[in-house]
Amino acid sequence: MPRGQNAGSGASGRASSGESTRRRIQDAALQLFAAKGFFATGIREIAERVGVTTAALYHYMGSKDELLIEIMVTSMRQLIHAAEESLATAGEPAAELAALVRAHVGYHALDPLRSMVSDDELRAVSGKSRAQVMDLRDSYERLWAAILDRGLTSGVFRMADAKITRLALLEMCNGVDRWYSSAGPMGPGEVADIFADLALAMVGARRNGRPLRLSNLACAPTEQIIKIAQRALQEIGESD
Amino acid sequence: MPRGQNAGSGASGRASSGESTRRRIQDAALQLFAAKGFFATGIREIAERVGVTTAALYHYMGSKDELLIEIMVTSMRQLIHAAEESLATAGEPAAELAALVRAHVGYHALDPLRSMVSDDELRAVSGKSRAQVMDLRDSYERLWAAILDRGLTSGVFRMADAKITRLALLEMCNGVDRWYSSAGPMGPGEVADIFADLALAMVGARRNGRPLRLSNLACAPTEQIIKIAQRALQEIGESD
Amino acid sequence: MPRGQNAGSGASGRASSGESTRRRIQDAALQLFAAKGFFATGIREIAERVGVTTAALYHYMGSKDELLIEIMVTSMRQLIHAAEESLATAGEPAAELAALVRAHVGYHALDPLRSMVSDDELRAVSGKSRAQVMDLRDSYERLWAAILDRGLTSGVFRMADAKITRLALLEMCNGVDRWYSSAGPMGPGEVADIFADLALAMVGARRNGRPLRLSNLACAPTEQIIKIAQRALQEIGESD
Amino acid sequence: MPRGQNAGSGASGRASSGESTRRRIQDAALQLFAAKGFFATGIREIAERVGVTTAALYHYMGSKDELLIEIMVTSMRQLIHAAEESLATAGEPAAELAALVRAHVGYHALDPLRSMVSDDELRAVSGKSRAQVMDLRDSYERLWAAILDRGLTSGVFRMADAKITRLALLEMCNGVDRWYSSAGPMGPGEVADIFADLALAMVGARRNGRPLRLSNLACAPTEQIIKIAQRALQEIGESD
DNA sequence: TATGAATGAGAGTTCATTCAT
DNA sequence: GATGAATGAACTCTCATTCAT
Repeated sequence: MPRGQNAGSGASGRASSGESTRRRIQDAALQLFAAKGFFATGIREIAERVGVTTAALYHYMGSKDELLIEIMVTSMRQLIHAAEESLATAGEPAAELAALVRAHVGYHALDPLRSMVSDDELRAVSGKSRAQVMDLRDSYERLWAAILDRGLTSGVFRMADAKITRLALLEMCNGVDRWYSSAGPMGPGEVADIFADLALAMVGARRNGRPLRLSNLACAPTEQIIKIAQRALQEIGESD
Repeated sequence: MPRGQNAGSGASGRASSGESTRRRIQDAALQLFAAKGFFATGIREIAERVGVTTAALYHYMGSKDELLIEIMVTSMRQLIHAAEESLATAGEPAAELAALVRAHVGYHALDPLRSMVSDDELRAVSGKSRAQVMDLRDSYERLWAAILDRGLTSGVFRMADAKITRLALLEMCNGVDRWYSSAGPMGPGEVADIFADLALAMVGARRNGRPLRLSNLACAPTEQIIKIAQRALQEIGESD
Repeated sequence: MPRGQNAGSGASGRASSGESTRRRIQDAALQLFAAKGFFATGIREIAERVGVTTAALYHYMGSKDELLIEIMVTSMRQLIHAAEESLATAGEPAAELAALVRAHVGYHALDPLRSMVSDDELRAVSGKSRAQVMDLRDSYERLWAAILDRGLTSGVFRMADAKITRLALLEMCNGVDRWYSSAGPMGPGEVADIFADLALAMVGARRNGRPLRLSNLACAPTEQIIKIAQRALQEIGESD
Repeated sequence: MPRGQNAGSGASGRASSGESTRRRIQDAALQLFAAKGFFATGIREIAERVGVTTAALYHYMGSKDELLIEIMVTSMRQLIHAAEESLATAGEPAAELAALVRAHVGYHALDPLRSMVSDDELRAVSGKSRAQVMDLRDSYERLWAAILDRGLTSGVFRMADAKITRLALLEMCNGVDRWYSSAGPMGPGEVADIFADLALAMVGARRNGRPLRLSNLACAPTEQIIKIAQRALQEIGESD
């Protein structure tokens, strides 16, 4: 039962030497951006890690900025994709919230480096790419807001303040990429499930006066959610 | 009932012109580091914002790095100080958790810029200063771990995994500085109280089979907690 | 009566695809060197304009430098060739000067781009190619010096300073490529004739106390001079 | 009777060390741009020649481009200034033409390097600075056009084509900076006077049926014209 | 023929920092 | 205290060119 880290970032095969170099550059950038931050990372380091000259880098990328932008746009698209697929397995607000949290946490645990860059380096992006990324982020957060809303309206959730709860939830779930390690004792699925319960508690989810927990809900098994997150990591950004 | 932002960062009064310049440099650095990140901030920008030459900066600081280190060390000390004072007002695990959360959130909402830098720029620090900051952070997190432990042992808390819950709690509370604005509808105290309830739900705090909420606990009034956080922001780092 | 610009630079017909590619590269280089200067022109631009890769360029040229050298050597040879053919139609100093000026101006107006590069980019050439081009230029200027000399000796010309007049004449005639456009109201022949009269005035050409003008001289008709310049543009540099 | 080259470019005194460095940078740039062209000149060369690091260059200039722009704008202003002062000494078209030619040639001979850069590097300038320089150039050329016009209208000049004659005149006079050397046998004033006669011949200047020469005109003595050009070189661009 | 991949050198520019005045 | 001058190192990026395929 392997739970490979960086599932979406590893070079996936032989392919042409050029394609694999491109992939290795993206991987190196991802790792360095995650470890040191975008501005603290020099293109010389990226080149060094890949084993090429800085000039060669420019066969595969437009600029250092574009390298970052591609990571961020791809990540957001993947995350949204995973969220939508996960949501399709749920039928009511509590299950939907669980689906969203599990997809989010699963994705972040499967590729924490990518998620860290995506979460933390928005300020390094400017111009219209920034707007593009912010649009994607906004539309993603709207998914969360909609579900909290539905849960409130239907009386399943009970929160002091929906907006603050949403922000707290998102920060809590984003935080996973800061501490999760595939070398630790838990797999992405286990963490995702625990977080689903935390989220349900935070929104005061209950049915018939009883607190709702993940185990009470009709929702997809853990493996399916993780598979959805894994597929999202692989399917998007391969070509574009 | 003012709830001034940056309570701890403003120039505090008379003092010599030199002292106020030093303070203004620290403030400018804080704001720029928070807005753009440490590496993306140039000392020219800091100097410009203060209205001095870059050379003059070096009368008031050792180096750009030290400017950051001072922010981080001071912040961690202030946070620990606030936590300890807040904890002194609580008598049992649930109240202690609430105290910790409220102090933490209050502090982050009172000075979000400082908190952002402190939370996000650890990787820009190296050498023995890094160890110093990490030690402070560790000892702070140990406060949280200890309380979760006590709550579990005494049967007040019910968690699937104490470590993961602690990490989730911390990330959730740290996240406040990313979205809180003093211009928004809520004051630091209100947010702190809501977060206390979220935390109690996350740890499954209960007494006599009933979920515990902030209002059920014997603990300090909101204003007192905020005052503790404010005093922490002011008392430490004035001289050092 | 077409007066096609760039008479000497256009692809001239069938030939192998390779030959035409070579020609198109030379043309693109000529245009870009003329428009932006040698150093400001990148081989990427040349390749782009031709529609090949930069690597493919090197099947047709030795180096960027050689591309320039070939333009300059060819141009000088063509100009000298045109001058000699034109001089052969004249019998005495005044007619010779007219012949030289008309050939020079006709050539520059027929292919201003080529002439601009040839006139302005000498400093981009170094090594023994530079010497070669300078030798050609010197021998060309000697033609002018000799005629001025003959005119002075025979009393047809009257100048304050022969050397300065020669330099003034040459710069005036070279300047044509900076402003002439085939889209303007005048053809190369008309401009050439006007310049011949300007030159005769500058050298104080006179016979029997009367200023000599082009219309007073026994010399080739305009069309013949232009044809000579056109042929020079086509005949040389096709293979080399 | 000194006829110092680069009259306007030499460091003029002690002043602060910084000011003299600024001047030396501008001089080095001028010389290199003239010798090798703007694009072929590296800022490392400029720095080397001045004896500072490239970083120090940026205390005194905004960018390499601005270095060029300043040269061009200053030169055009100086030239226009000299032209206007010179024209003020003349009373009728022939004398005006002589004044214009002598000021132009005098200026170009006094500072050939500056003039070369100004004449040849326009294509290296882009953006609104390009428009600014082109405006200055246009207004300068309008001075010439106006005088040719007056001469034609008053019947003093007789030209086949006024526009072509103007272009021929300008190119001839601009050309001076390509060959003039202060080390040669003639001073700026002597060349200027010879060129004035060439120009009068080119426009067919005559009075009472007799060709007009400089010696027939009521106009300023040579030394005065040269002094005007020298002053123009010194007065403008010192501060701005 | 033509290409994609790669390179070494160098481009202009900015960095944090020092120091004599 | 404060400045202007200066630095060495580093920055991102582009250059003309080569070569195996």
